[in-house]
Amino acid sequence: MVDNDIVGCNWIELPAGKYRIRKECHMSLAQLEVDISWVDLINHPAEGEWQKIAPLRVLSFDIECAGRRGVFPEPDKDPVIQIANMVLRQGEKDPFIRNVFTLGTCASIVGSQVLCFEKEDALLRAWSDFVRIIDPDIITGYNIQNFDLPYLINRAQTQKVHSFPFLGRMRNMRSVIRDSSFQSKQMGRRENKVINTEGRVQFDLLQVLLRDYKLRSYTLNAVSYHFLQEQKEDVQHSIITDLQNGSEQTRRRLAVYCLKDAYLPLRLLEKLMCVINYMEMARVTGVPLNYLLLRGQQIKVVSQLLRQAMKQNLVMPVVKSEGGEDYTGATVIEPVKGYYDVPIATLDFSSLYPSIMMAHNLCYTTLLQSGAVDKHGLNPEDFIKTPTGDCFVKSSVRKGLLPEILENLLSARKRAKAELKKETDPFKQKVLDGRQLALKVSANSVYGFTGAQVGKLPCLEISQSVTGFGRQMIEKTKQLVESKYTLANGYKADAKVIYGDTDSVMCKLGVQTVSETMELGREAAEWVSSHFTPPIKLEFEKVYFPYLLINKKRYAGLYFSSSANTHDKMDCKGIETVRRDNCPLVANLINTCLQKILIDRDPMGAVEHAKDVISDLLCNRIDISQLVITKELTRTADEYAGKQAHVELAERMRKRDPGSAPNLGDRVPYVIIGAAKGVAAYMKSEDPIYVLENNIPIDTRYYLEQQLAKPLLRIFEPILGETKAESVQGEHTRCKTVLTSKVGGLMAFAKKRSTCIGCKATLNHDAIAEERPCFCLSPSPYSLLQVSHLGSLEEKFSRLWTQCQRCQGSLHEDVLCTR
DNA sequence: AGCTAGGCATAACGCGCGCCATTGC
DNA sequence: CTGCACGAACGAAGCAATGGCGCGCGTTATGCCTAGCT
Repeated sequence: MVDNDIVGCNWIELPAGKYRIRKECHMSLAQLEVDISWVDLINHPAEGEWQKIAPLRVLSFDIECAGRRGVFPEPDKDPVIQIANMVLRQGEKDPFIRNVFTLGTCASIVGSQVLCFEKEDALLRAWSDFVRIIDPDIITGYNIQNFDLPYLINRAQTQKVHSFPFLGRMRNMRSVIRDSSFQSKQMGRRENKVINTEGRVQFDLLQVLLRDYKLRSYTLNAVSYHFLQEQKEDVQHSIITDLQNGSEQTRRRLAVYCLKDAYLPLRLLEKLMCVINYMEMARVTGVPLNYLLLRGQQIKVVSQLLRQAMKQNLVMPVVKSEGGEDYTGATVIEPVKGYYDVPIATLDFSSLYPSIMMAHNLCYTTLLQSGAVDKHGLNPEDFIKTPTGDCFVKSSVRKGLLPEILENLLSARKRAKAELKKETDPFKQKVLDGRQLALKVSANSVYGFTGAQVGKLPCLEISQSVTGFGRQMIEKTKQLVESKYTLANGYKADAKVIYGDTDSVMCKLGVQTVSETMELGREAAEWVSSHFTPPIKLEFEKVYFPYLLINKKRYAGLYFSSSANTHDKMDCKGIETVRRDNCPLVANLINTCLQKILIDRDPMGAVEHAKDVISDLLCNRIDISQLVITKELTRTADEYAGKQAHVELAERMRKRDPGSAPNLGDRVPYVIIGAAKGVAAYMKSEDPIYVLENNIPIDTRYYLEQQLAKPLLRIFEPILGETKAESVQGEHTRCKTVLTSKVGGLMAFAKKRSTCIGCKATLNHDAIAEERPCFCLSPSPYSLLQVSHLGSLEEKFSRLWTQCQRCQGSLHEDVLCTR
């Protein structure tokens, strides 16, 4: 063992020789044996070319049970009717799926199967046999990890199907259910069930979506609508028994329903290119595929660090991690708020933190401990001092591991980008794009890893120095731009940095057209870059025109990048349109208003539209789905310090029905219902379904005053001016008082309000006797009177609608019309 | 005896603080 | 070899910032009672 003289406190060099792995490591390696074979296949293709591996077999399955969701039926009762259905995809036949899985594989639907047995134990036996026979590489479905698989294993246990829980590829390795809890700042706390299926990667689509996409709702229905613009039909568990006990036809219908639930995850997997992107990530970071769904960011960096350390014959030290105080992060330049009707250039440091670490050779192995300078008699030109006062040797003395990792990642990213440019096949383009994105993410999380104080190898000297350099650089950039681009230096106007966050500055350069701004922006970026150590580089990225700057981390603007003539998109950051904790009504309204203001340049039109929407709201013409607010349940009820609407509702729902209540980590949807004045908001939250079923009135005043008013004011004020914006508010208020008094008057007479199914307008009871109580085109408003039958009618309607949907051919399954 | 002002209690309101969810980079 | 009890270890990217909301606290408004004055 050689003491590492200059640097790297705990890093030791390993003399050549063979080493035995400690027993416990060996154990875990044995468990990972099959995963490692995956790594070999996926992670180490020959340089620069795609490796051909065997076609992947992907199994998607879903079960339906008549029991209440999540509640296991009593074991001694007659078997619940279950259908386990699966869709298997493999082979190379169907062009529809041809392009799904790359890396030399393609797949297609070759068979689908619905298992339907009289006896539950026979069903379970057949299912597990089926899995073993078709031998899938990847098992997918929706929430299979926490519901379907555990449910099946538990049922098998109850039904004494002893051959069942061997779902992996290792003989005699029993699949068991383990509870695990995963906590990270990124994802919050999640409680999961883990079932070992050695050699088969469980690729639960729900988990993928939770990690990669920020959605308002994660039900399969919402997700498939979001990505495929296609609804799935829900089968009420209450009617499953009837369908199963009915005729051939009804059973077939049930089977088709269920089959679709197995298809959807597959189609989503394909559309979102999950497998490809995850394989790219696994390749780049060198971790098994299933780690990407089961573990956090740290393991990826550790894996890369170990790879790099191995090359230099180093082993990684074990350090005790203890929580310390937070360190200072990045600077956000104080925004000069307002509406800018001139082009605003945005200059960005590309990969700021990775490039800082590379430029200054920041690494565990280059950090100089206090006193090391004297001890080793280093010359001042051998090391640098960071803004936080820490010292690191230059790469001429020793090159750090982290810069090397980052260099690999970024150069690989550059290669991927170059290949992307050469590639003509749009599908391969997407693959390469996924690859370069994965590399970027990996590069960024290296910095985060050094700052993770509850981690494997925290090193605040590095992370603090990185953010310190970053702070200096953004200040310097601002200063440079504002000092060069002035009237005095012969430019058209004094440039002004109006905003900046971490690695970007927004500059008002004073030129009037987008193309001039682009030109000047490019020049400025190049000039500023020359003041910094390579590979640090400031890049011109885009022009915003016009630009609405509301606050720190909150702005909107038209985004010009590819062309100076047409905008690429409307970019909204931090505003209600992109936030998930308000209702869609607010998001849509703000979005439309912004479009009218920024694209159509019609602020008064925006105001008119806002007024229309508000009057719709107050007249109850807004669909309830537009008023649903969702918030995540991030901890258990007793861990919350204060009272909150979604937490209180979750508790109330638990008392009502423990099976359907939201769990830890779920997003709780709710609406605010009417109540006496002065009642706190957390008392007024209610489950939207419950509201619909019981026809409970919505608190429209709350939605106007607490949801719409402030965001609207925020976007209108900078454009219309304070007084004008307030006058808009004034008109709204007048409008509101008139209308609410009307509604209030009605409510004094009737506690339950009737609403027209067609137009959702509130109906006066006297008016129902008239010929046309409301102004919609609904043919039979009198059906209102049969409120008690409404539920069954709606059910019939939804069934009919489903049939129609089928006849339209919007489903890929064969048409099932019982006419 | 009736009216009024003052004092006290309570409701109402505004404000600052901390918690929480969420986003930006 | 299996089952059980016990203990150790495992493992979790970062900070900056906004805005909504509950809650406590202080101030103000209101209402009621009573004493004093006419």
